[in-house]
Amino acid sequence: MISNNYKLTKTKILSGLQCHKKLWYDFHQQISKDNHSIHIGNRFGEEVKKKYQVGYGKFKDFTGPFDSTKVKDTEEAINSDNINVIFEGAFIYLDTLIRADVLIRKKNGWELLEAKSSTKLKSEYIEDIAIQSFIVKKCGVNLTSIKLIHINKDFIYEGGDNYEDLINDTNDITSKVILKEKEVSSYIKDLIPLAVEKKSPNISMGDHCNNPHTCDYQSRCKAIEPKTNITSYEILPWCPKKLKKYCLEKKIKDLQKVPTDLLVSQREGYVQDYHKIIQAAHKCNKPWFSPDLKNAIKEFNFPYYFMDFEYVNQGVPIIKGTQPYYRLPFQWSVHKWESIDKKIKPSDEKPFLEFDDQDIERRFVESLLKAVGENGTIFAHNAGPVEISILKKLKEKDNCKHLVDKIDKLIERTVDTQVLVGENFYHPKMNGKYKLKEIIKAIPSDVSYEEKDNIAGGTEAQLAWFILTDNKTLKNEKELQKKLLTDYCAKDTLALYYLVKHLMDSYV
DNA sequence: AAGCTTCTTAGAATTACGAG
DNA sequence: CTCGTAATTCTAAGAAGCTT
Repeated sequence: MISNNYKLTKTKILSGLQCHKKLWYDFHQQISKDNHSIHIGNRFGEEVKKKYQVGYGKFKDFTGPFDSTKVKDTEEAINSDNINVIFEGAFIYLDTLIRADVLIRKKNGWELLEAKSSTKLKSEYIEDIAIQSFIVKKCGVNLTSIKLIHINKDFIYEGGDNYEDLINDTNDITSKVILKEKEVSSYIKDLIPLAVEKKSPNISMGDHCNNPHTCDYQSRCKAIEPKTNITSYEILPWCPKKLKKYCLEKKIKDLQKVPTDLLVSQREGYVQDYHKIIQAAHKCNKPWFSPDLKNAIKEFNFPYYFMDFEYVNQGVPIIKGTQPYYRLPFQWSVHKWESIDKKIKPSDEKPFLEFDDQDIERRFVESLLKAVGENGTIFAHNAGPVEISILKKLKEKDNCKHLVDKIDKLIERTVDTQVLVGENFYHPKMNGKYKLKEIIKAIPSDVSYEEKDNIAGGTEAQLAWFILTDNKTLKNEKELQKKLLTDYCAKDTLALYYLVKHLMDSYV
């Protein structure tokens, strides 16, 4: 018996398993944000489809928005005697719709394959796939095996659209999934009532907000959280689990109520006892400067350069010689501060912004080297994991080998301002965060990240790259995205200037 | 989505020690 | 000397939190 009506989907069930309130919002006031992982997934999905379109016989592709004919057509394909592969087949059971990425006909039944654009099996996938297999089976399909398809991290793109080795489809998870299938019907029974529930469930924020997926409704939940004047111990960066446990047991929320001698966490890039310093700064509501800051500043040499990269994790690499999730730099911005009495200005070299030139990495470094000249301190925020590690990877590239010495010199001149701040500065307005966007809120500047319709962070810069390398994107949209990227990256380097200037001014 | 780095934790390996 | 148990130390894998 086939039904064409449904209330739930697999995605909605997963929402509900994470948080009932999230699902309630999905039902009643849904927002769906575009993000770069969706683009990675889509591009990987394309390659998966290409792979199974050859060598298996006839296939049917039901890709596209759901409509009621798809359930019937899927069933026909299953019952046919000549269709061997089905993409995006639709199945409904217990008011729940699922779409199966790939179904392959086997001797006595079908194999279900689910494509994920990660590089390995993750525990949450089992639940995800169990929902599908449960429903597919209940629709009368004999599923004989279940596999996960994921990205092979070691794949190197050699050009010519050859992605054969990108796809890893050797991960058989049949038995793991079967164990979970039993629970699916109770998930559905629990979650369906939320579709007609008038009021949103009363659930306060917590770890579930970002686990396993970042929830897009957090601003709504935050708005109705009870307001307090106290600063929670939870703002402490790298707050140790032990401390969390202790505070939970003692019912402590206020950072000031945490015994100071328990704040013992140490971390590279942060001053000794930085948790104690944070606590003290919030207690007296005053910024903290280390006594060593003066010496640190003495090490800097004019001209100062402020440097920022944007990179993209491609997922499916499109540049020859690159790997999945390899950090492909596609933009830099540099501001130059000649000397203390001069004004800050953009680098003489035009900022770099390219997307899919096969020689993008060489062009990126060559122009960057010109922009930062030979002398002077280069500042970059969180430079270690981003700018410096990207430059180190570039050194290994054939088309950049001739620049190795110059890249090394650049790296030597680079100062990580996140470490500089971590070791020397804290302001209560930073609220326990050391990212540039938080620090800038605490110091005088005319940089604001709060403007509407802007690129607000690195993930959105990555999204822009995907939009710009998508051949379906219209020209106007491309121009807009380029402008947004240019503004965003320059904003970061300018913010960097205000940060360094503030640290210097505090000692004049 | 990944990388990076530390912190946590489960399990293995080692040690200690009394009993047979 | 071996065995069983318990306590301790070591190690490796995973999680957490921060970045793009």
